Amino acid sequence: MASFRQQPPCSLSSNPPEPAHAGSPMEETSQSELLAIRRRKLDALRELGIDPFGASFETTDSPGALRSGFAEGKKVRAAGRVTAHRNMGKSHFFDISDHTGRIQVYLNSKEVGPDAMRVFDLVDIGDFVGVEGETFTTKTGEPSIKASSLAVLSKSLRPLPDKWHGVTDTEIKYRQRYLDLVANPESLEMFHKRIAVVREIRRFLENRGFIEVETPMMQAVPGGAAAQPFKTHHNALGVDLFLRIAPELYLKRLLVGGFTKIFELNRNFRNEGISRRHNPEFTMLEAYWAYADFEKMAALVEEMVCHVAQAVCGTLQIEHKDAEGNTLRTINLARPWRRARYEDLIRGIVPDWFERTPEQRRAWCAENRIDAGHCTEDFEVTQHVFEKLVEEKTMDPLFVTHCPKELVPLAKQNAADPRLVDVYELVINGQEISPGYSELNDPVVQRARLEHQSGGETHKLDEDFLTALEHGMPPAGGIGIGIDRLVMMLAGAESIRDVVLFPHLRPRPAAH
RNA sequence: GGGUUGGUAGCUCAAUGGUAGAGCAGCGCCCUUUUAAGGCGUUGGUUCUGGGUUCGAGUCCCAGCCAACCCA
Repeated sequence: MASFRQQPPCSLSSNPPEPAHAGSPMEETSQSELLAIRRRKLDALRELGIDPFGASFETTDSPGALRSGFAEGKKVRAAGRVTAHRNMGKSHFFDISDHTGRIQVYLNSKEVGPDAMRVFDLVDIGDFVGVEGETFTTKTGEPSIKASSLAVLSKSLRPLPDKWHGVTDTEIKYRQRYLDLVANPESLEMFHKRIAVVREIRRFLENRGFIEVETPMMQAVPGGAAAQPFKTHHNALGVDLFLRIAPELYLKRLLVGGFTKIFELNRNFRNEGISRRHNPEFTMLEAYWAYADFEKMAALVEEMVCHVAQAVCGTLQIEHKDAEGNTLRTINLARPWRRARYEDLIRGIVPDWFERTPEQRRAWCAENRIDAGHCTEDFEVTQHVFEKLVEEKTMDPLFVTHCPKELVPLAKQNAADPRLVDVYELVINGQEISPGYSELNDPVVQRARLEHQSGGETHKLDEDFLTALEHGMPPAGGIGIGIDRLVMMLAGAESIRDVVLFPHLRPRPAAH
């Protein structure tokens, strides 16, 4: 854009002194030269007596609000990043943007005068500016602000990515998310959706009398799930601590302490693989409801997800589209959600599965190209078949009930069938989104299960938790919901990295 | 951890083993209602890194780094 030129040395001759290097040739625009040009403009602004990293600026409206609730002839003040510039000679149009959207600013060199134009000539795409002026609509119908004054609020020393193509390089998208947010509106929209999901979950639970609590993220004994923890160290205490893999055991202590409806919505950490569906830190909702059971929790989750979908997406029919806009799948969240017993779902694949011997089951897997080689126990073979042939193919919500107790060792045993536990596993979008339990509150059974799970390593036993249970925990329903996966489902993201602002990547030495 | 694909200008992308290009951004000029503004001109490269093959490598081979996807 021709107007974003450096101060021409001759035109400034009667004005404040030029920057020492303002007249240097600019025939190069490699990265270093692009940076040098902007630094020269920075110096030139200072020569004009302007602080390029200005002070506070009172605004009346955000760019997005000005545009969506546009009113003609209003005196306004707005600030934002310059994201586009169209120069018509003496008329300049530029957009200022923030997370709320963009608004066009019209600047006429005759009207604002030569001093303001000298400043404006030093403004680049990427700079933060504040404008004051009156709203009007242009010939082409664009809501605009006719600027009467312009303030440089922050000079950008690096060029923004291409405004039309945005950023496609995943390294930049994920490592420099701020550029993704500035350059790719669909990314910004994705995170607005995520923010709305989290907000609506809190609103829903609080409206039903649940209280949000905060429990330790650093734990001496990482419990509540089966996963590898991250290890850290407390210097003053001289003890190793672990980042939590789940808040469960602390939330249950709060049930012991008399809370009846609580939730925690925050990060868990698992020191395991990174993939399309796994980030080492992920956001989890856990909620506990005293005197309830897993059936009540299932109803709660069903209501909650529908509330969130309606509030965030405006519909219960969630469409997932590919890059070309073709619909990949539609997820129907309309209630009531399907419920099915675990064994019935397996029988739906292989009718006589449970009549077969373990060897015959493995043989079936081999014949049907289900790789069960890593499974050591027979129930794991069954579970693998479940994951591959039921879970991954289930798009609409499905509550899987009556799961075998081997799969969920911390849940309460079913009263009618001791092989089963009172839990549900909610599957949507081919992924397990949420488990719900009738929580185990028998301290003797709990101790036996935890001892078995720890494999005799007593340091992995959370004795303090067991002591708490011995003081008495009310029967309760509990749920967990993987928020990242829920957002993926609602927003149609194919990778968890697209719904986590700063996903973990392999650290890379800074390139600059 | 294994396999596949990719890494070229600030960004988005080209380039049979034979002089590394385009659009946008940048820089210079023209233009008083544009919106991917337009017109004319112009700059910009350690082709991810390190080896090798070749008269000659962005391109072929080997190793490494990073990423995406698939598998475990």
